[in-house]
Amino acid sequence: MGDPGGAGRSAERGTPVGRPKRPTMSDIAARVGVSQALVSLVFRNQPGASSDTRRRVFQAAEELGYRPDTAAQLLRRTRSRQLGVLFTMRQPHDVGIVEALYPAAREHGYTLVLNAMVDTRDERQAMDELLGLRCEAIITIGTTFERHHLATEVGGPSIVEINPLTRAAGTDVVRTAERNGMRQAVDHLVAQGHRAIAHIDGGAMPGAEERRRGYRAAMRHHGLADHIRVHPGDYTEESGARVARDLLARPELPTAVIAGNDRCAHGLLGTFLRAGVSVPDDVSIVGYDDSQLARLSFIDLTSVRQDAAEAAEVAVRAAAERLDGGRTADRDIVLDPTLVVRGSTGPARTRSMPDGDLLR
Amino acid sequence: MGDPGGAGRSAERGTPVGRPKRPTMSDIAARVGVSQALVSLVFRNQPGASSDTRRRVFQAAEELGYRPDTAAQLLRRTRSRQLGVLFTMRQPHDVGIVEALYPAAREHGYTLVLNAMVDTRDERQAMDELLGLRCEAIITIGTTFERHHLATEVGGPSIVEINPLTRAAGTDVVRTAERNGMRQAVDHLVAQGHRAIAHIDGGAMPGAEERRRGYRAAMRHHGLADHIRVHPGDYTEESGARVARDLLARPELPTAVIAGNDRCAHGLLGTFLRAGVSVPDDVSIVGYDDSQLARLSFIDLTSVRQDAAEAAEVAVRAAAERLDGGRTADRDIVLDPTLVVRGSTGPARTRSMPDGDLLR
DNA sequence: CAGTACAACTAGTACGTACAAGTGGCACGT
DNA sequence: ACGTGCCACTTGTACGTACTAGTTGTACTG
Repeated sequence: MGDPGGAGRSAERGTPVGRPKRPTMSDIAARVGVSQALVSLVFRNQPGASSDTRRRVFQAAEELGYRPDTAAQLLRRTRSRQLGVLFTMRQPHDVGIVEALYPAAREHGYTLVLNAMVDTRDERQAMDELLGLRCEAIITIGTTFERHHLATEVGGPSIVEINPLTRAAGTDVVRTAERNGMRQAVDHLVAQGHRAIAHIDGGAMPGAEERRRGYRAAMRHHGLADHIRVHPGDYTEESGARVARDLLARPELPTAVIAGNDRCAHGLLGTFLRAGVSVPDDVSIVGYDDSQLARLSFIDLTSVRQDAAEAAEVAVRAAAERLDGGRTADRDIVLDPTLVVRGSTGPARTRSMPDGDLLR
Repeated sequence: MGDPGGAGRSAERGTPVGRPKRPTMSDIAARVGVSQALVSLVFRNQPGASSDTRRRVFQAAEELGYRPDTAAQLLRRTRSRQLGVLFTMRQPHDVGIVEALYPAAREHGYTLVLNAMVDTRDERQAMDELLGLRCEAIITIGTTFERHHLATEVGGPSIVEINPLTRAAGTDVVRTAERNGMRQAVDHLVAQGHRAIAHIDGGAMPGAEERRRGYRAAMRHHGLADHIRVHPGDYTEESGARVARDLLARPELPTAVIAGNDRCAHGLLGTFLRAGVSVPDDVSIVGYDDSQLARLSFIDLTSVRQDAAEAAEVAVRAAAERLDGGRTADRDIVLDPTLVVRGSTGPARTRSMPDGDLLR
């Protein structure tokens, strides 16, 4: 009424065209013949309703197709119990962490709100969306940007960073003992007789600097300082492929290469195989992350394992400590990685590789 | 007041420990000396406020660290302008679609709410979360479950399915002309002299049945009915690897294999290379999706391209047509794929492969 | 039989925003 | 002088839920 000729013009505002209003608690209450407050009690499983009333409320809800309105719950509740997750979908290991976050969050009574970092939107905007949704904490995974502005903001959320680029004051950090991981990788190779062990680093990617340092330290520890070779790269297949081509153009290959992560190792491995270099007979390759990629039968990559489930669990717990436990001091949680030995590493070759084998 | 001894006990309910209340429009209004409604006007960029007032409102917002509360906006607005996205993170092509959805949604004035399908949570629960958040439409990507119950539900959202397993009444579908794609793949191989062209199918995965049929039809069209070989598989690397091992155990390899998707092709390719089978000299391989995997230099896979950006754009447009345009009839949108020829296909081998080359 | 305790309920309000319906003041025209 | 129109603003209410503070009725206690 009062809206003559308004049949087809509700496109811009108003109820989406042709969609009936969704039922609310009041609708259920009216149908059952009780108050809205009692319906609310029933759904929250609080004492104060008879079992008969509970049954009738649930039945009416079913019949009406009722769904609780998260927006209204969020608005009314003092706590949202939501955790925002900022991540990228291009690193298999990060994806594994996101998947592991779901059960971890549920265990602590939290819900996840995902927000993917995509090229076309900046991180600031993504963060704002999460904050607008009243996330109590934000968990970032392997992000490469600076976000110090958030940590100090009034009423800002708790922030837990998994494998961050740098540590920021006011946030909790969950990271891997990269030096430890690199040490295990180098130890393993040295035990197999390797001396010329190269490293493709991750450039400015999260954890890369630590891994680079760990590699150097481990090499020096074994008296192999002269064999230290760091090839610049990043966490993509193509950087591994590029380094492989570079190495193939040289007179002598190293006997082993430790890549910055599994994707990089994949590119290295694939390019070597294409060029007729045998892995691990000619060159041993070690990856990093132990993502699903490393476990594929035809890749079968020795890799430094970062336990995604553990990282996820620890990150959620850190958030819960702040939110539910009142902790205010920053925590720096360092997880120990484990080397998983697979088929891409073996004894160092003793012969020099004939040039003709390469670059056919 | 009225809360004696309440300093440290707000863990269970109340404001998260130690977090000050976030500022609201009323706080801004009080500081500027205007009403909350006027502040709302300013943020919505509606006429009715002087430019001086606007400036002061923005400044106060900045100073207070104000962020609009999405929950309250959602509750009050008649439209949420949110699109829910249900997806899995394990298929590179699906990830590409999600990434492309962001700009597409923004262009139509919508916001995305992501919800990942993970093993540990069922799809029903994931859908419910999206509905609770007032998503006006839900876009599913390559999901394998049945969700007819939603399409017919009272006040249910619009549903757009990208590459669904089966078509459901009441939903829009965006899919690929799989027969067309398969036809192009077979045509390409036949033109290169291939006759023994095998196919690894995707089993019960979305689109697999159509691709299988398309393969059979194209083979028959070229008079190659006798060469039809369908190997059961799925959309993972390991299924490709397994088929590769099966093929290697036989007396004669096909001269070409069309995989169910790129990941499957990857497994096939990697296993062949490991076994000393040369691609494309001994065997040509065609993938499907043209995901990032196919484009890697050392994989360089000829693949049937499904344009992720186009699928995303079309899906959002379909949702907008229903929500803003009032369309109620179902749409079935079929996108044409394009074969992208790369280095994994070449002329068919003419010689028979010596047994000794394989399975060394 | 009064008093108490408890179960089962209701009324009312608040959350932060959007929006409809005003109000007051000023400039303009006739 | 008076109406008209417009700008810049305010008041009040609604969205759907959660939660506090009641209110009723019944059973039990001494």
